[in-house]
Amino acid sequence: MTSDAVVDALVRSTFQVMGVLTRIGAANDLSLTQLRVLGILRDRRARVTDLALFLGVDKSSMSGLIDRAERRGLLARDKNPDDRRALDVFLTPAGLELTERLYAEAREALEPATRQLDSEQQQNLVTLLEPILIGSAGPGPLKPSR
Amino acid sequence: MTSDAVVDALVRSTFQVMGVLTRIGAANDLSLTQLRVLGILRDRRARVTDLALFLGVDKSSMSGLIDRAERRGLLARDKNPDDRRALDVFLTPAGLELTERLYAEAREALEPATRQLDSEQQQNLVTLLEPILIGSAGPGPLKPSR
DNA sequence: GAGGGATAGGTGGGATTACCAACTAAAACT
DNA sequence: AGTTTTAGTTGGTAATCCCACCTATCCCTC
Repeated sequence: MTSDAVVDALVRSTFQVMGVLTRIGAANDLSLTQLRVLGILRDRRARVTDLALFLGVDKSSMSGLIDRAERRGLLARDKNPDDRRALDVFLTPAGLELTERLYAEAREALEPATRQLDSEQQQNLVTLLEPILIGSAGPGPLKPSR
Repeated sequence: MTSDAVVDALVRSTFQVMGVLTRIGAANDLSLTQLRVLGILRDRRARVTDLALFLGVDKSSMSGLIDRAERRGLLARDKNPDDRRALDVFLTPAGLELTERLYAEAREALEPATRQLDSEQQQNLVTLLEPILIGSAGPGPLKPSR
């Protein structure tokens, strides 16, 4: 099985990046999970259940998670126009700003790693990761909420 | 900045794999962090502080984490021969067995994703991820403990 | 168009995980 | 020897997570 090596590398890099993100989050009073929420919402709104599914977390865990972030003014809830049971969650301007700052920090923190690749290799890596992101590993990618 | 795209893809794939691992862990009564500990210890022993550094977690968080896993018979502590303050942590046979089983589950769960790449692309991906793992992103890779 | 089941989100309770500050023991430095 | 640093643990509090339930809404079928 060649795919053993891929999964191994994928898991390793996941652990590595996770460590970096955990530290960046901690420096900004955010848990890794909160960081993930911000990351997911960076370019879309999502319903609570979709977030929970993607995070691999219980719906009820999302409630408090969103509550706390909402109390900090980072994100907000909005009635979903198509389904009155559902709520869309999205970043506030402050949340978006923080998220962009965190991404900048991540770029900086990962720079020693990415610097090891020349520009063509970087492009290749992005291309190769693309199908992984799409290929439904788990709940599938988040669809635009509606 | 080309590296933006790399970091973006890296973070995205990290989130994706994290979700998969979270679910696998939950199915086996393991938190994501515990999973990471097992993953790190799969092929080496490590000192408590090194684990904490790599995980991006406080030393004190490690103690309880190790306690609980030790109570479950998954890992054990051992005096470090070179530094009498330090403790090496390592997997028990049961822990190793569980870890291998979890990796198998991860391979299975990620198979729909990795299947998107042919064998040559997989090899390329592994090669491109290699420097990321080595390029000191954060505390650097764990050195063999001594 | 009225039930019946499924789904979206939230509450409340209990265990785990997290941080910080303080502590002991051992190393390292001067 | 004495001071400072480092490794790991403990104790206290807040965040996170799961589970079992709950209400409101949707969807489906009759």
